[in-house]
Amino acid sequence: MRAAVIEIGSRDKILDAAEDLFSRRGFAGIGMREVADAVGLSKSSLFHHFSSKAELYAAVVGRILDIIDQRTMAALAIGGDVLTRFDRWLDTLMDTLAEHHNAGRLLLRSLFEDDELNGTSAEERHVDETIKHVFGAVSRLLQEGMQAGVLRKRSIPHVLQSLVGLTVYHFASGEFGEEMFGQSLFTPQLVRHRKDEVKALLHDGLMSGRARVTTKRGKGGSES
Amino acid sequence: MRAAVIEIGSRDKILDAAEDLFSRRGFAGIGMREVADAVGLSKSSLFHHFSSKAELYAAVVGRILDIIDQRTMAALAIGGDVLTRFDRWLDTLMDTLAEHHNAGRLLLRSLFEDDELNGTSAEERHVDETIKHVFGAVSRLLQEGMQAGVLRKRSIPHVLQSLVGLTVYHFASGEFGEEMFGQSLFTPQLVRHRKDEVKALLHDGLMSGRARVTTKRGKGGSES
DNA sequence: GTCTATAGCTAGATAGAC
DNA sequence: GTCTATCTAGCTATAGAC
Repeated sequence: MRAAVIEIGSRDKILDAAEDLFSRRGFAGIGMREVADAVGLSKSSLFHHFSSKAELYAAVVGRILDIIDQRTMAALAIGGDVLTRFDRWLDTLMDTLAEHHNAGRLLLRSLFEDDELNGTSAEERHVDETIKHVFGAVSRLLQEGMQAGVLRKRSIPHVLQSLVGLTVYHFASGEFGEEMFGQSLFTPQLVRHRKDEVKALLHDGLMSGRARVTTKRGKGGSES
Repeated sequence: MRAAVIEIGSRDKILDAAEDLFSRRGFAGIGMREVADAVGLSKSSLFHHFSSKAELYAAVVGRILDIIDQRTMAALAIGGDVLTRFDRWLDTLMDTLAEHHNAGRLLLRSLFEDDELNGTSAEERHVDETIKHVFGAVSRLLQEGMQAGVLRKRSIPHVLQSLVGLTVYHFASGEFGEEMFGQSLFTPQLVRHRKDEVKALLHDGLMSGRARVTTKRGKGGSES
């Protein structure tokens, strides 16, 4: 313990400002000048800390992915049965998305905007690896649950897609979502409600009749 | 019936090219020059058909929203009980997203990128109105189902968010999704499988135990 | 580590010939 | 309806002083 005053380095200030801006208008939508103005530095100073705009963007995305990764692993490491760990992970993920208002949009962008950043720099490879690390851990949890018989046997990739769609998209939906709910997406009540709705949907689905036990499926293979 | 040859006007050719490009890299990520090159026209000719880049973008998004809107209304108008209409609409929506490879990404962008296009032009207002029209129709269907007791009583906005997340996000997930599934997102088998998975999840959820009938909920209000 | 100055390029949009 | 030429303004990135 040293001084109580927290000194935030320029690098972190740049990352903070860039995160806000990139999350709103994406990589191509933001110029280094806007970032510089937001931090209160000159454009050139940014290039002293990050060798290119792409590296700055990758650093921004990497930073929030590291948080997701670390909190995912922590949530899964505590233990408990599969359902306990699954629900705990969902809560943790959505709490993280709620705490970091830019996280949802940045994640969604990095998932569905391939062309923006297919780079080969260390920072960009780190982004790819971290995403795969998180998805790998959740995949193993789902597989364990299906083998143990507590989760219905479904396609793991499809469930992963559904989980992203249910959680990340919601917190990324911005003004559109806020208009639908009539309030900020990040109020404690709405966050709590979203967590409940997602878990309820994943647990029991939408249909109320209990007669429905199996769903008729297309003749599509069990593959894909 | 006149000639069998289909004459595609310049306007449509521009829209086609712009759709491909905008869906991949977004509004800010594409320049009018790239669009012009793709169509085989000069940049200036584009401005003869669309008075600005923003108007071109709005026209692109509006065109696919019109398709979604028209097919949604058609699917709901056929009739049948609530569950039949709901499943038919889900099938129709996902078939449309599968047929128009750019639709998912464009829709997702127009939903979560507020800052790109908050304009006041006629084209942009049309986009907003069409989105609301579709969501309104689905909302009424959900409400009817909940009142009739065939759907669990859930927050309509939350269900709408979940439906977008489960359907649109999947078809927008691009290279990331394709890497996860090991194939194009648009193969007939994978499309059929996605439709089945989404409907199965919405019907019954993920948990296999039938003991679970009600889910414990947070103490959050029934509002939001 | 921050600055000014600037290179080199591309952006969206307009003017006006044909 | 398409073109060339051009305007102004922006961009990423670098050079080099302090």
